[in-house]
Amino acid sequence: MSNVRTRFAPSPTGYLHVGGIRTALFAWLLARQQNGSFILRLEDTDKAREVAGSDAHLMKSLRALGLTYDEGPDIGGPYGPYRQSERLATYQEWARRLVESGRAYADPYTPDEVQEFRRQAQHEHQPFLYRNHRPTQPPAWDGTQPLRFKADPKPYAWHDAVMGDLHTGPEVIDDFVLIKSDGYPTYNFAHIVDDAEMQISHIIRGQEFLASTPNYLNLYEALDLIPPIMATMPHILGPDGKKKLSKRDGAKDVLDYIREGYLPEAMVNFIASLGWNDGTEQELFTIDELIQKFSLDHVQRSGARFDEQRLQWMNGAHIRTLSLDELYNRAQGYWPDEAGEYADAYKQRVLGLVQERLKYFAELPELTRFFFVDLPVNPELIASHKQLKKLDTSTLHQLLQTVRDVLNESNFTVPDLTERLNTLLTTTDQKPAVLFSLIRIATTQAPASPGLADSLAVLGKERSLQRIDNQLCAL
RNA sequence: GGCCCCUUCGUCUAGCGGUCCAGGACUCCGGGUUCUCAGUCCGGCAAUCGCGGGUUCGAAUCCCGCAGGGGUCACCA
Repeated sequence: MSNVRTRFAPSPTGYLHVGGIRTALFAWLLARQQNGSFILRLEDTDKAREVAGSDAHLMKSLRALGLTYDEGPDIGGPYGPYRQSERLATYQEWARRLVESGRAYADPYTPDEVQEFRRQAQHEHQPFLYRNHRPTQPPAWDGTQPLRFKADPKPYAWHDAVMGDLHTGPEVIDDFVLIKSDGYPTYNFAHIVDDAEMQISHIIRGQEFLASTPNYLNLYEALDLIPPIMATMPHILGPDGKKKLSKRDGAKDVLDYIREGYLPEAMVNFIASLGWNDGTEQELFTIDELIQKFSLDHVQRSGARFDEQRLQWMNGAHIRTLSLDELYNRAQGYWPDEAGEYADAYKQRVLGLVQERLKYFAELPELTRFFFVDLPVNPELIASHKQLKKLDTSTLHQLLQTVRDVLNESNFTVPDLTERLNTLLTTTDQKPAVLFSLIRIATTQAPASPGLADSLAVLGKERSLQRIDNQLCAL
């Protein structure tokens, strides 16, 4: 075990989308690579915004992607509890220390009064700074007022593992709230206390916290703490490429992707590739490769747009690397209803035929339904076929009857079928586009299917001939 | 408005002073794979590296301005 300890610290206010999960992923990769620990901490200090059940949903999402944590609310650990609402006494104690050292004071204003200060600042096109209104004789803190940090404004220069060297002037330092009037700590205070108590070595978080980092540095000083390594991730942008990806604008729950049959390793590969690369031309990575090759200093500083098309491609590519057994296991639950009765061996053969064209498992029913159920003859398939529609019915009938007679002699193995189909091409003097299309339509009644000989072999002789007979009757 | 961050093909990106009139991938377009859809293989379109100045023999790469985009300025995280 190294002393690398990273954490993912979401607030339970809803589901996790691709943007949120990436912060978790990078923290997880770093911990795994350095043989460290990855901690899940729930930041549930805002009762108003909390969404019931979202804590469980969050944990489920992490597990679904394989981002297992070593310490967390549901599994405990040496620095628990890992739910901030259960750590109130700790924050009180640290707050008390700041009060005693004169670095925290009770906020005497009403919310309306503070709001008025803010409006005034906005009116003057100035940034709002509470410390401009810092009371000279604040009342004793009795817990009913917000407790504010007494900041020590000064310039800061610090290093960010992703963004590089950063610096700001004293004008950004302010007296922010440590403890709210309801007794809960703010994020600004709680995360610093917890990261210290939990021995966190690297803070990996989104860009929205960049502006408040100098304030955190000021608080670290007041608490006599050494700040962890900071790594600021750029935002993932929505499809429009402007705003950061957000639930409001329809960002999908990562669990929805899993439900649609995206592979966890493909999701992880894709999410990692938004803003990270290993400096080579490699695009596809296994989880182990990501753990091995990940590095914060190869993380992009600019935002990346979420492109679902690329995700589909990547998922398909991962699907194609799976062994048939493995693929079969993963595809459980995605079969069309009609497949229920069929034997594993049959379904596995079907799966083998569609493996190279699957993009995600939810496509399985439309791709394979005809292997399990006899679809009604669809005249549209011939009527809309560019070659077949030119032929008259009796020609088609005659052609298909010939096919039926020949296939009746076949043992329906792929080599034998291939051989006979090829011979039919010459004996009927038809182009593949005509002959094979006709057979394919007759035997599948589907607009698309895997290769003809393969499909026929899997369907079997009896069923194939029966379907040809059905087509003959309909002609 | 103040402060901060960002800026290479439509998109994800490689690039860290010369090997780049910029490479890969997705998408798109053509062709092969004796039918379809997909996959796969081959080929193609596509960024004068946001703009303008410098530094240098030489800049996508360093410096300075400018512009555009984003973030932040909550008793939300």
